[in-house]
Amino acid sequence: YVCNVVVVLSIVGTKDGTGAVFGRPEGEGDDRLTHAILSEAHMMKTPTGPPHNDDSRSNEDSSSPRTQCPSPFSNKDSSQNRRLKKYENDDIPQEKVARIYQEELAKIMTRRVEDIRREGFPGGGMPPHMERPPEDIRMALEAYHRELAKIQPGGNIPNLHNLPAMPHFPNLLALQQQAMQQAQNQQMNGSGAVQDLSLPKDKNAKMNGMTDSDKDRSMDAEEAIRHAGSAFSLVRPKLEPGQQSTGSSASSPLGNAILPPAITPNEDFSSSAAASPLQRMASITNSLISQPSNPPHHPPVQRSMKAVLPPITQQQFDLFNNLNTEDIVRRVKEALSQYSISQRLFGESVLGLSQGSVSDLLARPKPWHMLTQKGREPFIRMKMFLEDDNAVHKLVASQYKIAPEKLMRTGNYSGAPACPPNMNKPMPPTQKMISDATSLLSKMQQEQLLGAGHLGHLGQPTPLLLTPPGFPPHHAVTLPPQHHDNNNKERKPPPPPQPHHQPPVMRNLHQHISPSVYEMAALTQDLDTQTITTKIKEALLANNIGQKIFGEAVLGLSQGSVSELLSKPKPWHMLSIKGREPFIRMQLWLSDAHNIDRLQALKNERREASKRRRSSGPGQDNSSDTSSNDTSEFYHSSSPGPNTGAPCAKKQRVLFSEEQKEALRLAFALDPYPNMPTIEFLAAELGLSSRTITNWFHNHRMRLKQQAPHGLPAEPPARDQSAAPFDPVQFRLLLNQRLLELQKERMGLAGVPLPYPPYFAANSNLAALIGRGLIPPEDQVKDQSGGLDLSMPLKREPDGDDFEDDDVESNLGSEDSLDEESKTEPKAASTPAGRSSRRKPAAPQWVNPDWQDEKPRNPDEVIINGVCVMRSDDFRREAEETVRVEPSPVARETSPAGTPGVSPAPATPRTPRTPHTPRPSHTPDDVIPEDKIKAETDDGWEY
DNA sequence: TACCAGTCAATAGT
DNA sequence: ACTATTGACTGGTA
Repeated sequence: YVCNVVVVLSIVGTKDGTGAVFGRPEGEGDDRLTHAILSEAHMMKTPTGPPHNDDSRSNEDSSSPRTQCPSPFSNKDSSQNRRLKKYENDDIPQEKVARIYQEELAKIMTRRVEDIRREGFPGGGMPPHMERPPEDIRMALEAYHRELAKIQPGGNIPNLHNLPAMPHFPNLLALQQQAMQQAQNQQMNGSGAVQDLSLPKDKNAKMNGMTDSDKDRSMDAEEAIRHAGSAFSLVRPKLEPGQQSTGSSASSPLGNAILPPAITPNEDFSSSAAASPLQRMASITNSLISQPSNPPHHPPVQRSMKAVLPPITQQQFDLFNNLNTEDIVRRVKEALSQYSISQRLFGESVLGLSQGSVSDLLARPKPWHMLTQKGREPFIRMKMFLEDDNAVHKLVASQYKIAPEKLMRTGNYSGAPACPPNMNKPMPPTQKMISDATSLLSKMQQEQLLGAGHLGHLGQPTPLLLTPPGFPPHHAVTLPPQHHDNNNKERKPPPPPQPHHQPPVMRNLHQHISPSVYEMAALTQDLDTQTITTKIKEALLANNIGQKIFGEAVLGLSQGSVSELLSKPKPWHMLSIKGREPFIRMQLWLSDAHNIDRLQALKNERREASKRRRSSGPGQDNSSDTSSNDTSEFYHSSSPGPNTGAPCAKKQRVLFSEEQKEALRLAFALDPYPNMPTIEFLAAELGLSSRTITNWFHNHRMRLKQQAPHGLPAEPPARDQSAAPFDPVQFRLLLNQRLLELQKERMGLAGVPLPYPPYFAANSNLAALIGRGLIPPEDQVKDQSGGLDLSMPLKREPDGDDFEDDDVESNLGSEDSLDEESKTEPKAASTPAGRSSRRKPAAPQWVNPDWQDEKPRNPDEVIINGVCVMRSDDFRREAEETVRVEPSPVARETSPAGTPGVSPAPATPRTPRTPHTPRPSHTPDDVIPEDKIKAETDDGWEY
């Protein structure tokens, strides 16, 4: 079994490159500036240790308006402030500043190279490569990067390619790398000039500097593993020693364990893919994991960006004198899609073009003969990219912040025959290894884990184990890493009162974390997500393990996310690589013999921790706890700044009233893709912000789509061009109707007359008025919320089969109104009159094995999103009649001014939105299986 | 700029 | 103490 999995493929790591010289003018920089920069670099050092991993990040953030919540206690602040001060240099022209930075950087790099050369690093004992540049240098580099980013977000600086505002500084990094490589690499071939995929991103720089070297340095297999995470650990949030004790840390131990072979329960995983993907995956894994110190660095190539990318040589042009651009593009798209490589990364790294250009190129490749010499370049580069087997790996590596070197080191394994465990490798004996590929995977994970588990204080995993009832412990993989734990720690506690959603740090971490998992996700052809989640659920249930702990320890996700994942797993092919990760982790977890034990242990640990805390007294333990307090602290804290406190306080979620929801649903039915005016209208009408409305629509579309897989509901929020533009009047009418309905239902069901049917009366009244065109909507009474009186909170009935959300859809498509009507009525009929049926009670959706079979439905068969079956005609008619009365503001935009009464909406041409294919390429997302469509037709609604 | 995917995290419900 | 729901975000694409 294992053998199958094992990979024999070896990925050859050498990339060639020309050691281009990136020489930059020694330029004389402005001393003042230089000083400032360097000194800042020093300051960057955090008191506690290495620079925050998120340093650069926060930095970038600083440029954005977000720094509202100055957390008094976050150490970040200080640095941030410092940075801000930096702007003192504003008086200097940006270009100049940029140039200075670059020059300084170049100088440093050059020096570095020279040093290296001088010292010579024949590859003696220590890996010569990657010598960590002195801290100073590293910091200086960081500072440069940072500053450059600030200065030229737009990339107006001549020599530099556009720097994405964020963390990428490919060019600089490339430079940096180049310098090093130059020194180190002896082998280079001048060919591959073009692609330089290795450019790491900002963070990588750090990693390269430290991580890698660290790793290499220690390098004995074990060490490697232990520190393996190094790369990752660096990135990891630093925990204060004290904090660790908090239960969470426990997770780390979970990480390492190796299991017996057998990777997957599903054939897919192993067998089917045996040939390519898996093998490749394994090889990648191998390369990722094992690598001891060899510097195998790929060639020095390194050109980084556009400006830096070396022009294509005549030879190359000659070589490719007639490329099939279409084909190239197709293949490139496949590759990008399969590995989830962003266009931006690809463009900047490989083509030297911006994301937009890449998009354009990939979407509409011109035929070769139509291209100019210059226009052909990108295609040549793409061609070369395609021909370079390592290119993808490098890109992936950089994408996930894996030091490219790691990916590159492959040769080693090549020879290893499959079955026989590559044990010979420098594998870490640490654990009993199973065998080859599998083990490799596990190792990787361990690596990650360990790394993650900062210090693995909890190192020792837990022994005993009960195999979860439902499944056999076969599969040999290791527990998926759980670095997130750390994250959690970080995030929950008090640290950063960053008002934002997620502390940037976390996000970054995420990214750095699981290369192998990503690889697997990218290379795995198919995985039965449903089966996996089912097993997981069984296991958790049987062992009384909560989603929260599982999510944090195993998946690195929050409880809510886990809940969604488990209850509504999307089919594999619908998932992007990122979205697949959790499933891979689950799969790995399932194959971990000690999975449950570990969690159980963790659980106990946490329990005790909290107990301890509690008993220890409210005194100061404070924060550590997973929740609460932040808020309370706030209130109590005498923090003077009223503003300070408020913003940071837990943000309160907007809660829609039943009426508002109903209104939104209705609006959605009328038009799932409302335009701005409509959104604004709704916002005003419902007393919500536009942003909120937008979010709701988006969430609703996505969520509807999610349930689609089960065969019934959800219609694809396909954009229907023919649909009538959103008509406020109609909306109001329908809404009133709907609310009335609800009212009745409620009363009927409950048998409890509402004491005051406020909106009822009010609205119906309104409706009547509006209907008659007596009152311009604007004049209508608006409650505080600003629009229809929807404020009255209705309690929703707990009725069993209630139909929630999506029920409202129906067709209001104007043009086809007639047809629709006929269609709709015959509910079950073949017509896809988009009605959503009441959602089945709560059929465990995750159990629908059918998804895989679903077929994309013909795009043309768009379901019209109408509002129920209501004789739309009648209403429409009414609406039409009243159109003239339309509220001017909204109406103007929404309806063709000239043709008020014309029902069939002369439809404002709506931007056709081509269903775009989700990352995982093969799956067009807006597609819905036919059967589902039909199913939907029926519904109990009647308007 | 508008939209999609994935998530988080506050809430609601058991 | 959990799980489910859901408004809001971040990052990526066309």
